[in-house]
Amino acid sequence: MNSNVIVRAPLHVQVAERLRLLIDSGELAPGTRLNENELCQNMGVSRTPLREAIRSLATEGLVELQPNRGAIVSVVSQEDVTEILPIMASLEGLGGRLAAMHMQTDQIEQVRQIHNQMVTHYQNNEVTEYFETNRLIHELITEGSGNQTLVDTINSLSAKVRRARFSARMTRESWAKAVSEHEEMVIALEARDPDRLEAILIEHVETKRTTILGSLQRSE
Amino acid sequence: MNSNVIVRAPLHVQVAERLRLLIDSGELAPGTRLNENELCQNMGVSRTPLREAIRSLATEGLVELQPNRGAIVSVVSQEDVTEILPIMASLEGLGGRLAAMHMQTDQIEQVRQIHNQMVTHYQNNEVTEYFETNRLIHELITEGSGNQTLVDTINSLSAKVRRARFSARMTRESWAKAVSEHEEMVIALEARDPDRLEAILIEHVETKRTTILGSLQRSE
DNA sequence: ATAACGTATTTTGTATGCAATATAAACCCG
DNA sequence: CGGGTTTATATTGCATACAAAATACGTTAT
Repeated sequence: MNSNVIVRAPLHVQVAERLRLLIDSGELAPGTRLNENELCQNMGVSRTPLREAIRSLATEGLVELQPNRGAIVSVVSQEDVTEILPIMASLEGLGGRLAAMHMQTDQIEQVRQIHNQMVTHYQNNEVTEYFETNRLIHELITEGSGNQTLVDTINSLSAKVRRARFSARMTRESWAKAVSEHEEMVIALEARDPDRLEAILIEHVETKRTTILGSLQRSE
Repeated sequence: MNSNVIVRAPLHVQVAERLRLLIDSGELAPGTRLNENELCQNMGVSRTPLREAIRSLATEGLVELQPNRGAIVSVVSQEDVTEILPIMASLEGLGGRLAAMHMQTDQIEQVRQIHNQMVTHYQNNEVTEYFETNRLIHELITEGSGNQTLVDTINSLSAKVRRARFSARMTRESWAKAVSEHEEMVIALEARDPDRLEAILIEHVETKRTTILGSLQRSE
C-alpha cells in the first residue's frame, strides 16, 4: 500500500510543456518552423513523443499544422487579438462576479497585498514586475470564481494575447488608467459587489484593447 | 501551375474526426477505455496516427489520459455542466450582442425561417427535429457575431454539455418556455437590439440550466 | 475457499525504419 | 546569364519493432 506513488509524466506531456514554454517565452518566435529531428536531438527524445506533443499544441492553437510540411509556431494577428479581447472581457467579468460572491476574506486580503505591490512597481517604473503582479491578480480573481473550466478557458485565450507581447508599448497615460482601474477592482472585491466588479473588469479589458490596438497602430 | 491541389487530410486528423463522432454519438460511452489495437483494426490504421489523434482529443477534453493505462472517454459530471453553463451564457450573450449589430438582413430572415420550422416541430412534438433546428439557430446567431474564436470557444463547451444528453428529459413546461424565449430572441434580432438579445440569450441559458439540473435530480 | 504470490499475457510507451512528399541543388538549354 | 527541368537531399507521414508497465491467470499456502 503506497499512496506516495510518483508518476513521472509521460514524455509527450513533458515535451509539450517544454515547447509551450519555448513558444511563450518567444524563443520559438511566431512563424518558426518546428524541425522534428532538430528538436528531438535538442530534447533527447525520439520523434514519436515529440510528434504527439506537437499535435496537442496544434489543438491548443499554439502551433499550426501544414500537411506534409510540418508545423510552424502560429502567428497571432491583430484580427485574432481583436476577436479574443471581447471574449476575455465577458469571461473575466463573469469571473469577477463569481469571485465577489465566493472568495474568502483572507484570499481577498491577499489580492489587496499583491495589488499594493503592483502599485509600488508602477511607481518605480518596474515594468516586468508590474506585469507579473498584474497577471497574478487577474489569476487570483479568476480562480476565486471557483470555476475551473472558466479559469482554463481564460488562460488559453490569455496565452494567445500575451504571445503578441505589446506589453512594453504602454503609454504613460493608459498605464495610469489601468492602475486606477485595478484599484477600483480591489475596492469592489472588498465590498463584495459582483455587479460593480464585473463592470470594472469588462471596462478594464476594454482599456487593454485600446492600449494594444494603439500600440499596433504605432508599430506599423 | 495547378491551384486545384487536392490535399487529403492527414490520417491523424481523419481518425480524430471519426473518434469525435463516435464519442459524440454515444457509441463510445463516457468511461469507455480506448483500446489502441482494437481501434486500429477497426479503422485500418496503425497505432501512430491513432495515438496522435487521441492526444488531440485529450487536449480538447473529450478523452482523459491515464498514464500507462491509456485513455478513457471523459465523463461529464453534473459539476462540469454547472461550471460550463454560466460560461456559455456569457459567451452566447456576447455572440447575440455582436450578431444584432453585424448580421445581414437576409441572414436574419434565414434565422426567422428556421425558427418557424422549429416552432412547427415543437407543435408536432418532433423532439429530434426540434433539437436540430434549435441547435442550428444558436449556431447561426453565434456565427452572425463574425467572431470565429467565439464560435470555436462556444462549440467546444457546447459539445461537452451536449454529450451529457439530458435532452429527452424536458418537461412540457420548460419546453414551452424555451420556445417562447426563442421567439423573443428572433424578435430582438429583427429589431437589431443588442442589449435585449444579449439579455434574452443569458436568460435562455439559465432556463436550460434549470431544465438540465431538474432532469438530473429526477434521474437520481 | 480465499488471500497472496509469481508467471504469462495483454496493453501502453518509446524508438526505429521505410515510404511519400517537399525542398534544395545541379544541370541543361535558350 | 536566367528560366526551367531533372536529380539529389532533407523532412514529414505512417508502420512496425522492441521495452516497460499493467492486467489477467494460475498456483500454492493458509
